[in-house]
Amino acid sequence: MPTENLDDAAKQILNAASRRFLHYGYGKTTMSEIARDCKMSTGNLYRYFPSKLDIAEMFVRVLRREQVARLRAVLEAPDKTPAEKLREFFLLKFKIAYERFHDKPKAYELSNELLTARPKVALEWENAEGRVLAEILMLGLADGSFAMDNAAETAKILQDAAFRFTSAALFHEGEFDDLAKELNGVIDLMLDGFAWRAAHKTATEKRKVTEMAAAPASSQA
Amino acid sequence: MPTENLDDAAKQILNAASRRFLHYGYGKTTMSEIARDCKMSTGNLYRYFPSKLDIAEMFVRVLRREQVARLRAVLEAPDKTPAEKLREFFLLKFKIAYERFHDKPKAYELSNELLTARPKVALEWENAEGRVLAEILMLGLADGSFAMDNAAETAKILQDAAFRFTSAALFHEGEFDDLAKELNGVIDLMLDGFAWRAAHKTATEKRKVTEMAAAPASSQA
DNA sequence: CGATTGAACGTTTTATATAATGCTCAGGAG
DNA sequence: CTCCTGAGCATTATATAAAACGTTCAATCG
Repeated sequence: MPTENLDDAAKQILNAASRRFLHYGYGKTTMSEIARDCKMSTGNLYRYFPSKLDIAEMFVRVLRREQVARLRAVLEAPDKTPAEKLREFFLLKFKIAYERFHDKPKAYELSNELLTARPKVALEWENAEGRVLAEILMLGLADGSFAMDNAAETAKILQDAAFRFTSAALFHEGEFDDLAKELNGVIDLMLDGFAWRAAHKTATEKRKVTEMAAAPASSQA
Repeated sequence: MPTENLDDAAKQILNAASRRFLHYGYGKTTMSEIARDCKMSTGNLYRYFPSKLDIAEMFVRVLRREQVARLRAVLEAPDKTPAEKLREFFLLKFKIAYERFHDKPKAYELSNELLTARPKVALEWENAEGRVLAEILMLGLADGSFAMDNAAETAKILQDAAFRFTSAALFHEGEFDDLAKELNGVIDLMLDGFAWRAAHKTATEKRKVTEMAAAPASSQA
């Protein structure tokens, strides 16, 4: 979708830039190189993109939109329980992040650079994933296997809990299989938590009401 | 403990270095400055510490040992349920990390530098915290409020789930209260998960056996 | 006259020279 | 003989100069 309402020239620029970004990285590709690849002047690039960083932004928007589409495919898969979808959602997200980090270091580096320069993009993307996750949660609400007060808030909490496996902060430590095993452990606990809430729906709701203010409270009797 | 079997001279060096590390940062304090503060030669410093980095290591070992002691105090508090202790453990850990990041930027920066140069120290520290956490879990096992196969492994999983709130990777985003609220949400889910396992102990054990291999599996019927 | 260019501008990055630092060890002090 | 010193070495960090870069816009093209 982000590329769809783009001029042909803009698409050409984006393609040329993407190739160089992937091969040489953001810092090592210059505007004149991109212009030369497109057989136009540097000045003309600025008729289609306000700046080099905006080209990079469009580049990662395309990447990330593909990722969200793959995650949405998990949501829409038939013949799977919400619990299975939840697990696959996080395992896929982990796999995507892990593989990009290890196989496409330049793309990973570019994403990081952009996300520090344009934090809003990171937020938008997290929210897009959160919406897919919330839809999975609502499937569980519908069939009674999950229970919660607010799907969107709960999705955020699950994203927090899986943060370590999606943030790339420590992909250097640990092999894929070891990390995946730990992630499965986290998901097991999530699912058991939902199972409990589904079995004690009214009790959970009562607790929530008593809490109200954000003050810490124990959820154990 | 780490300072206890140290020479007096070593303690003096550590003190002088600590003061300068906190005020000027690791990079901006020199061995000659430390030596001058201690009224000795630079060469003599090397009789007590193999290198500058080892002084820094001892410095953060002291810091971190204090932290683990505070966390252990939570474990040993009387008149608190295991669930309450679990919550307080993570809220305290979060608070310590958050405040150090915001109030003592030099100490935070030094910790980071050391932990990238000496990853083993980071691991040791995580394990020390994990042992405290595992003891809390075993309290819950003892009184029947928790259930799990292996306290040490489960502690690791909980550490993973709370990673976002203790890693300092994104303390710039979000206020303390907002993050604390999200952390409470994660802890709520953990506790509900334990509640479920405590109520369905045998079922959980059976599932574990069927899984065996680390392959993804749903924990929902 | 709108679309495009590429030289020119201020800034950032890189290359180079210079200073400072971490660490060692031959030698002096006690 | 043991303990300590501080000048000296190799390395790292800082300061400075040069090149390259992103971006703009008056001039040019179609």
